[in-house]
Amino acid sequence: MRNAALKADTSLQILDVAEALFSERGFSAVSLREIARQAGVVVSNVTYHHGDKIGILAAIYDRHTRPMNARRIELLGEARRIPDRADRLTAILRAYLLPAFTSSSDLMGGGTRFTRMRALLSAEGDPEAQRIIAQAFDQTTSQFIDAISECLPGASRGDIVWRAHFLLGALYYTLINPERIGRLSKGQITADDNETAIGQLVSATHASLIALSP
Amino acid sequence: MRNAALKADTSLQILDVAEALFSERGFSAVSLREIARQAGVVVSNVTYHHGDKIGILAAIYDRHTRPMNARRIELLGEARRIPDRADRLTAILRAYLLPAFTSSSDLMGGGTRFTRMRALLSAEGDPEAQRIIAQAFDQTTSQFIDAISECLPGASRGDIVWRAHFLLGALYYTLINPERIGRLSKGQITADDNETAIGQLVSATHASLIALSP
DNA sequence: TAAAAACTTGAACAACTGTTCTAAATTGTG
DNA sequence: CACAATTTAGAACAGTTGTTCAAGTTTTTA
Repeated sequence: MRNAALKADTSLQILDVAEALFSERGFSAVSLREIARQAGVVVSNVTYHHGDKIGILAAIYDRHTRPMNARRIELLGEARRIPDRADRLTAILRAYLLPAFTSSSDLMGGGTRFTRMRALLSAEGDPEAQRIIAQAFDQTTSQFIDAISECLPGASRGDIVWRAHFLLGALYYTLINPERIGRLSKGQITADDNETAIGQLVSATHASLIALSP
Repeated sequence: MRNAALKADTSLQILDVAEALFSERGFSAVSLREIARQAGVVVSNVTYHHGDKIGILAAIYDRHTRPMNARRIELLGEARRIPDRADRLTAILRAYLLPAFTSSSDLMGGGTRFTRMRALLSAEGDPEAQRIIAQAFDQTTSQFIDAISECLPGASRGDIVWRAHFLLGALYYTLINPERIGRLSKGQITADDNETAIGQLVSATHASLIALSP
C-alpha cells in the first residue's frame, strides 16, 4: 500500500477517472476495463462500489447536481434583485452559465468537464442516462425561465422556452467542438477561453431574448 | 429473386437502411449486422459494397453533401439580391436552414434525417467521422458568414462566427432532443414541427446578429 | 454458348463488452 | 488476538463487435 489516505476512498478515485473519461469520449465509448485500469483497480472492484455501469454515471451526477443547482439558484437570487430589466437579464443568463463552467465546488479539473459530459450524454440515446439527465436539471431550468419571463413583458413563454433551449444547444455544441470556432475564423479566436465563450453566449442570448419584448 | 429492379441496387438499399439507423442511434451504436439484417443481406455483402464501416458513412455523405450545398448556395444567391439589409439577413439564414430540413433532393424520409445524423456524429469522437464532417461543410459555412457580414456593417467577423456557431449548436440540439421543448413548456409546443423550429431559429439568430451592428 | 466479371453467401477470426462468481486479502471491532 | 465485515483480486461467462476468406451464385461480356 502506498498511501493510507488515498487507499481509503477507491470509490472516489473510480468516479474521478470515470468522469474524466466520460467527458472525453462519452458514456458508451468508455469501457469498465479502461476505468478500472486508469483507477489502478480491477473490473470487479468497480462494480463492487457502484454496481451497474449506469450506477457510475448516477454517482457522478449525485455529487455534482446538488451543488451546481444550489450555486445557480443562489446567483439567480442575486440577479433578481437588479432593478433594470436589461441588466437583470444579463445577470440571470450569467447565473445560469457560470456554474456550468466553474463546476460545482472545488472538484478537480476544469469546471467544464461535468458540463461537457452532459453534452455528450445528451447526444447518446441511452434511455437510462436520459432519465438521469432530465430529472436532474429540468426543474432548475423552469425557475430560470420564470425569471427571464419577468424581464420581458409582452413576450410569450413559448418563445422564451425556445431561446433557452437554443442557449443550451449552443453551450453544449461549444463544449463538444471547442476547436471548430478557431477553424472557421482561421485561428484568430481561441474557443477554449471560457470567459470569451460565456460572454458570447450571454450577449447572443440576451439579444435574442430582448427582441421578444416590444 | 423477387424483383429485378430492386435487386440491382443492393448498394443503395444498404445506404438507405444505414442512414436511417445512423440518424436514430448514431454511428458507433449501430452494428453492421443490424444494417445487413434490415437490408435483407448478409454482413459480408455490406463490406463488399462499401468496404469499411466508415466507408458506409462516407458514401452517405457523398450522396447528400453536393446537392445540399448546391441548394444552399442557390438560395444564398437569391437572398443576396435583397436590398434591405434586415430582410436579406433573414433570407440568408433561411437559405442556410431550409436545405437542412428539406434534405437534398427527394431522398426518402423526412429531410431532417441526414442533418440529425450529422448532429449525432458531431458528438461522437470518431476521428475519421470528424474528418468527413469538417471537409464537407466548413467551406460552405464560410460563404454564409461572408454574406452575413455584408448585412452587418461595423460588426466584427469574430462575433459573427460565434453566432453562426451557436446557430448550428441550437439546430443540432433541437434535432437531437425534439421532445425536450415539449417537456419544458408542458406540452404546449410540438417541436417536431419543422416550420416552427426553423422560424424560431431564424428569428432568434437574426436578433442576435442584428444587435452586433449599430 | 463459354469465359469473365460482379455479386452473394455462410462461416470463422480475434478482440472486446458488461456482468457475475468464488476466493483471498485487508480492515475494523470485540 | 480472534472474529466479522469490508474490500480487492482473478477468472470465467455469454454476448457482441468489425473484418476477412473461400466457396458458391448470378449477371455481363465476348
